[in-house]
Amino acid sequence: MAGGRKRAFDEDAALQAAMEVFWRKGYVGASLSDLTQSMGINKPSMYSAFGNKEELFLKATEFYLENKAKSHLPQLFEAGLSFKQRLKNYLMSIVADQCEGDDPKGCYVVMCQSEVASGDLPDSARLLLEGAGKYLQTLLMGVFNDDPEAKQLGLHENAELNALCLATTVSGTAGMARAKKTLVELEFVVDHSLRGIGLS
Amino acid sequence: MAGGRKRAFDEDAALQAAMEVFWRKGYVGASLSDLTQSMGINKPSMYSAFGNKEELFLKATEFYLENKAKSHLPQLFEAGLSFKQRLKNYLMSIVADQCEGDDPKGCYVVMCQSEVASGDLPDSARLLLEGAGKYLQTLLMGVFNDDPEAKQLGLHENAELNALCLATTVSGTAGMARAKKTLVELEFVVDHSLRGIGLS
DNA sequence: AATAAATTATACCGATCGGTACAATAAGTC
DNA sequence: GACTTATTGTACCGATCGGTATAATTTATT
Repeated sequence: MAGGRKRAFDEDAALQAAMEVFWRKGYVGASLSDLTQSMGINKPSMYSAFGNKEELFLKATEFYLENKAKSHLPQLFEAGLSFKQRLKNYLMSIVADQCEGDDPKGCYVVMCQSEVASGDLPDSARLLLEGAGKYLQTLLMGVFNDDPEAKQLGLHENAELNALCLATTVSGTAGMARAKKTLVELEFVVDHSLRGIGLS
Repeated sequence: MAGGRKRAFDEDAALQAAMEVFWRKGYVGASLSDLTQSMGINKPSMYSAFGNKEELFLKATEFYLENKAKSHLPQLFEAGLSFKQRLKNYLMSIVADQCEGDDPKGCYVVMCQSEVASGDLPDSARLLLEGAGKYLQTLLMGVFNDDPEAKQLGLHENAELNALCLATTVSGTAGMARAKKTLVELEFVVDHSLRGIGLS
């Protein structure tokens, strides 16, 4: 029947800006003023485009998982490298991301997960974050079970717990990155964590 | 000249209750209603006894450091046990604390530290938490440098970074405890973390 | 140009935030 | 008992929270 006024902002750019704010401040800590100011839009525009704060958070979190968390994956499957080297490159790619910037943000998931237990999160956000929290351990467990080289190293025998060791390390480095630990220091941590599960 | 009405609540008990709330919800997430309700007192009583929310948080955090964090220390210096055993007992004492309860609270410091970088904390609280965050690494580094058995094991050669490895693990297990990982699983993580720095 | 649909900006909603004024209550000293 | 001092409960303050009603503005279709 008829058209309408064109949206004056880019939806993906706004979503990315929202992601950055949630990353720094968490769900509860990020106010609508923070969000809309960083997104460069007004509140009604946000509500018409994304629904409400809860849905914005869900979409921002999915944006993070899709555009950030998965960006490290190629390191894990790069051809021509040993399993240990691929695993280390993958972990260091994540850790480098945690250390990035003058004001390191750590890990989006770890950051927001600290709010999960406080009961201040909507159920949907809590469920999404709980799932995301299991992502790394599940991924690593699968690799330990499937990669021939990993099996030869015996990693498949305690695949789930070996994966938990590394997931715990990455969760810990996220906090350390926020505390301004350097990438060089955290590489030492990653190296010795790998050594802990038998990769020395 | 004259006395006055007696305080009807125990100051330490109220402080402990406040600590529990901050532990679960963080500084920003804990509202004065949450706090005073759990403390069993009214707002004016809280303000007259502790000053304001910021000072209450400082006192609750000091209460935690004094009554909780230091409670694990004897494990580290118990006579008649090997260094590795003492170190493991100490770490597991912390991790067991993180796992305690139906709704595990993780680590007070790690929990609140996630708010440090968000800029929503008063400066004094930020400084206190930054100091507390370094406590474990500093303590372990000192032990690696001083304990004869630790030196014999060569831990003193990279004392600071070896301590960082374990501090990172404990920081990671705090999050895992919140995610309902069991003490048995996290004992595996601690064991392999110790193995990572050469204690196998 | 006229109309319909969508986005924009402003200004506001009730609820809750940290913090406080005030009066009533309970204890000490004299 | 009179008086002073401190604590208590209630009721409230301005600011900010997430969210929205309204009206002006911009676009597409006819």
